[in-house]
Amino acid sequence: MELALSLGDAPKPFTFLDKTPKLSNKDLGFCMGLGTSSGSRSSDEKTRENRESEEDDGDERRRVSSDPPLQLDLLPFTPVLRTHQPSQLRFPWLTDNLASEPASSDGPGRGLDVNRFPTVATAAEETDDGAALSSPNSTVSSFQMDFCVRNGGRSKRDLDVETERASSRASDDEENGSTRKKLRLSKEQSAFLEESFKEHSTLNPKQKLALAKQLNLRPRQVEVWFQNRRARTKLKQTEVDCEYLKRCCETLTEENRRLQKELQELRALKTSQPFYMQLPATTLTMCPSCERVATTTTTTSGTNGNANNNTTATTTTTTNTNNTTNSAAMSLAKARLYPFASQVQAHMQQAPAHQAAS
DNA sequence: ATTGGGAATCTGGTTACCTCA
DNA sequence: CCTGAGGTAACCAGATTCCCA
Repeated sequence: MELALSLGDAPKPFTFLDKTPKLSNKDLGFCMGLGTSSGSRSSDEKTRENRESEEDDGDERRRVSSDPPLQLDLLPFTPVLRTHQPSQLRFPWLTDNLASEPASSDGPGRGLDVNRFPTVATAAEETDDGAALSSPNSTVSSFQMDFCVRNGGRSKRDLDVETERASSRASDDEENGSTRKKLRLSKEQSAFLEESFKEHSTLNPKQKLALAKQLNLRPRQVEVWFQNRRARTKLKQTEVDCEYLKRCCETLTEENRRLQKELQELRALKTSQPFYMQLPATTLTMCPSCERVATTTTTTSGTNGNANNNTTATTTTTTNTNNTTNSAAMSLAKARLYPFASQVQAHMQQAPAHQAAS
C-alpha cells in the first residue's frame, strides 16, 4: 500500500489510487480526487506555468490559471462541478463580444440581469485596484449593486433602511478611512463566482475585470472572493485528507492487530511442531518492473539434511525441492505464511524479465 | 446575546519588470 | 552592451479581524 498522503497540497498525485481498487470510493465514502489536479502542484510550479501561458496576454496580466480546479471535483461536499451548462452562464473572457451582446436575448443566458445596475461601477472598473476607487472606503458601487439585486421582494421600509445604512456607511467611509464595510454577496453573484471558479481557480486581470463588470462588483472584491474561495477549498481538502488518513490508520491498526494474532498462532504452532524451524527465512521484495511482491527465501544451515551451504539464496520456485518429507505440513504452513507466494511464483515464471533480474 | 460564515484586511513571500550605476 | 543591485508592483497563501444573518 502506498501511503503517499499529504495534507493540503499534495506534492504528487497519489498513484496508488490508480493501482489499488480496494481503496476505492465505496470504502472511504469519498472520491479520491486527492492530489490529482492543479492542487497537487506547488505554488511555484503553478506560478511558473501560469507565467508561461500568459505570454499571449502581454502585460495585461501576469498570472494565468491554465488548469481548471479539479481538486474538489469529486468530493462529496462540493456540488457537481461539471454539470453546469456553458450556455447558461457566460464568462466574459470566453465570449469576446460580450459587451456588444444584447442583454438576455436568450432567456437564462445571462442569468444575472437582475444585477444589471445601469453604469454604476464603471469608474472603479476602469481603474481596477486603484487605491482611490478600490479602497475599503469605497462602498458606493457595491452597495448599489447589492441594493439593485435584492430589492425585488422587499418592502419600501426595508429599502429605506438599506439606503440609510448605505448612506451611513458611505459617510463613515468618507470621514473615517478605517471603516470596514461588510457586504453579503447575493446568491446570484455567489453562484456566478462559483461557476467561474470552476473554470478558473485563479483569475487574470482580464477575467477579474470582466467578472467585476458582469457582477457590478469592484475588481478587488472579485479578487478577494477568489482568494477566500481558494482558502476554503484548501481547508475542505485538508479535512478530507485528515479523514482519509484517519481511515488509513484504522485500517493499518486493524491489519497490525490481525498479523500480531497470526504471529502468535504461528509461534504456538512452532513450539508444538519443531519442524517449522526448518522453514527458510523469507523476505518480501518488490518486483521493480511490475511492483508486485515477490518472495525470496534464504535457507539456513543444514537442518533439512542436504543443505550444507550456510547462506544460499534462491527464489521460491526452487524452495524446498529437496525436502520431500513433511510436504503436506509445509504446504499448509506456507499457505498461511505466504498467501501470495503462488501468485508471485506464477507471475515470475510468466515474465522473463524476472528471471533475468533475479 | 451568541455564533458561524464569509468578506475584508494584514503580513510575508515570490516573481517580473524597470532603472541605474 | 552586459550585469547586478535596488525599487516597485502585482499576486498569492495563510492568518486574522470583524460584520451580519
